[in-house]
Amino acid sequence: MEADSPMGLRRLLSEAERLLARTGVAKPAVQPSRDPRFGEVTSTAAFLVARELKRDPREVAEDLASRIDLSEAELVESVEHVNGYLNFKVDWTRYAKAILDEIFSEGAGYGSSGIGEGRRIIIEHTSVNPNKPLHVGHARNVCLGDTLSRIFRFLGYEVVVLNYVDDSGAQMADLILGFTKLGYPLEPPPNARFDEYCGDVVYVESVRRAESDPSLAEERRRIVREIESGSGEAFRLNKLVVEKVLRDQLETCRRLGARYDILNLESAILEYGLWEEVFEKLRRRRAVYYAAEGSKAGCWLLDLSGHPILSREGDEVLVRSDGTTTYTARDIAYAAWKLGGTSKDFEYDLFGENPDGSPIYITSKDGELRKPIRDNVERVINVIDVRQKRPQEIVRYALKLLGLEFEKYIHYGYEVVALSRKDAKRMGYEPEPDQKIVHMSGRRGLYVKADRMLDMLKARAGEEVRRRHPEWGADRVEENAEKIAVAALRYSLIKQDLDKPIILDTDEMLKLEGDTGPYLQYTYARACRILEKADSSYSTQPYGEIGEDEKRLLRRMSYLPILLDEFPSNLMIKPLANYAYKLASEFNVFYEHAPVLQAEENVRKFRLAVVKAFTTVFSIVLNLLGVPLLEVM
RNA sequence: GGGCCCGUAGCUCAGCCUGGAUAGAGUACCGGCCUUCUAAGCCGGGGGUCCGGGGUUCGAAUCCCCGCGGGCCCGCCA
Repeated sequence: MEADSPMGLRRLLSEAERLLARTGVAKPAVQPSRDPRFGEVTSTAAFLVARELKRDPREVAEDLASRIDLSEAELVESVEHVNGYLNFKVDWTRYAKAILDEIFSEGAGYGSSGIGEGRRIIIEHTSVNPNKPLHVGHARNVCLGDTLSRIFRFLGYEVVVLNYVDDSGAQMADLILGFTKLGYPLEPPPNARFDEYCGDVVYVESVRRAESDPSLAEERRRIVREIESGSGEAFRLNKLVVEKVLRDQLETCRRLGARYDILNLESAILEYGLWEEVFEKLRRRRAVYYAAEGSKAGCWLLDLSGHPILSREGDEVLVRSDGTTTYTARDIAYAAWKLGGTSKDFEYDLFGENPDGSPIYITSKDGELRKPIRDNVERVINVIDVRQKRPQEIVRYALKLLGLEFEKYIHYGYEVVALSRKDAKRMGYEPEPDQKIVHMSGRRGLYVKADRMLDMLKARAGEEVRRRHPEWGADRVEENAEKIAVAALRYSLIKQDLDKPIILDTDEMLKLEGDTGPYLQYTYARACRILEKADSSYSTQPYGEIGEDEKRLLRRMSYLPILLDEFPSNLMIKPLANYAYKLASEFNVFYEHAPVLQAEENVRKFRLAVVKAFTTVFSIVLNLLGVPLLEVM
């Protein structure tokens, strides 16, 4: 076989398809079997043919099976027909070798088709207002966005990660009010982080006071205007506070394993006049209109009448009667920029560095750096929770009205993270009797901070690490516990369906057993220990009968390339998390039932190859999921 | 009122996009397995009207329609 063609499951699938095609079947309909009893791959072609010819599927299957010529088959050993299904069984000695050889020849690139070479993807995620620390809901956003970015990169895409920082909204004014009028010092209390101090204390208190004190509310409005004006005490103070909070927030993101390329400040969109340019285009295209009368008199509105669904709810205000722009307006300008729909591009300053050494840029009025990213963009993916679905659709429709490639603009929506009754009560909130979940709220200070969650997980993991490795020093314990905590949180936030809210139950999450990130890490560590204790000689040539546990593992490993091939079209992360769990689970069964180091030499060499292939495949998967690898646990 | 989403084991969820053979995990509960590669593991057990009803199909948890229950969105907030 040719060295650069697939050798595992994909080769088997195409071989089965070819065999069927030679019998004259139009649609071979070959798929991996759901049960090994049905062979390795199965075809339902007989059902399709039977429908056409109005015959019994079982007869058709029998007929097809008898006409399949296996004389030139490489992997397929026999074809059986059962109840209309065609089950292909393989020569496992050759198939196992083919799977292992493919893994070893591809190495760390196993599973990547390289389909993204020369293509660029823009991913925006995180985008937390810089007035508070990240809570666990934000962490879901970060982990999803970062995982998308990891997978695309693995497939060869150039990925540009953006983080949108809304540094000029009313939420900033609330915070600044606390510093200027309520007497809060700029320095947080000892041992407190600045973002937590801002979010937990100053912001919450400021919101509460402004609700009951009209003069403070008036001062807050004044601060909003001053921040947007681009000068004055509030503007300067805000700039300072934004940067401090942002640096703390990014520390949390770094802890979670996320990386960024560009931080886009909302104020830059104003400073660069992006909105004015986009507004002018919208006017020329008659996509917006001025309301002379009615409840929206004095406003500029986006005409939604051409949209099948949005039109039912009335047009969208972009410019208020006082001349200020709405959030939607600025979001449209930003989205247009992403798609190359503005003539101006940002300039940047260096803000910091990712753990991999790559730079993080931040937009700046008189920046010295340029980073043109808008050419040759295949897709723009925006990770934003589902509550923004309608606003995002409005933005997308505006892009269409602007004549931009709105099909490329994708809202990657996901459900929120909410508190369980138990956790809400712990935080001093009293749920209604029939209330099952409690939504987090930054304004009320009702949220579980991402760092706090990580710290709890780390403390729990630390207990286990100390118990298992009493000889380890504090540093090593801490380092391991941190990685375990990150694995636990990341995995729990990405393994679940995007369409389902995650109800945070901290007690459950602190159990580091079962379908969890630490289970994956533990499995990897077990495999590493075998390799560490073994001599280095292994062989992909099976010896004797291959056990069912080995077959299951090999089957699963051979499936990764197919799984990743599907990713660019469905953007689903969950199947990969699911895959990781199943692969780990199958390795553990193998581990318990098939001794490696104790086995007779020829068997040992083959099993070592299986273990080595497993660590190769599994480390790829864990890296894609952002689950830190631990060689000892 | 309009739009979107969810409903599968006591609990938390896979499977649904792309229909396929006896519907799977974790957890909880009960019972086994550490002189042999790490027990954060493995093995066994009980536990199901796949929300209900129609339809399409050789075949429906999966696709379509109608209900029921729950969540979210629909501001000159961001």
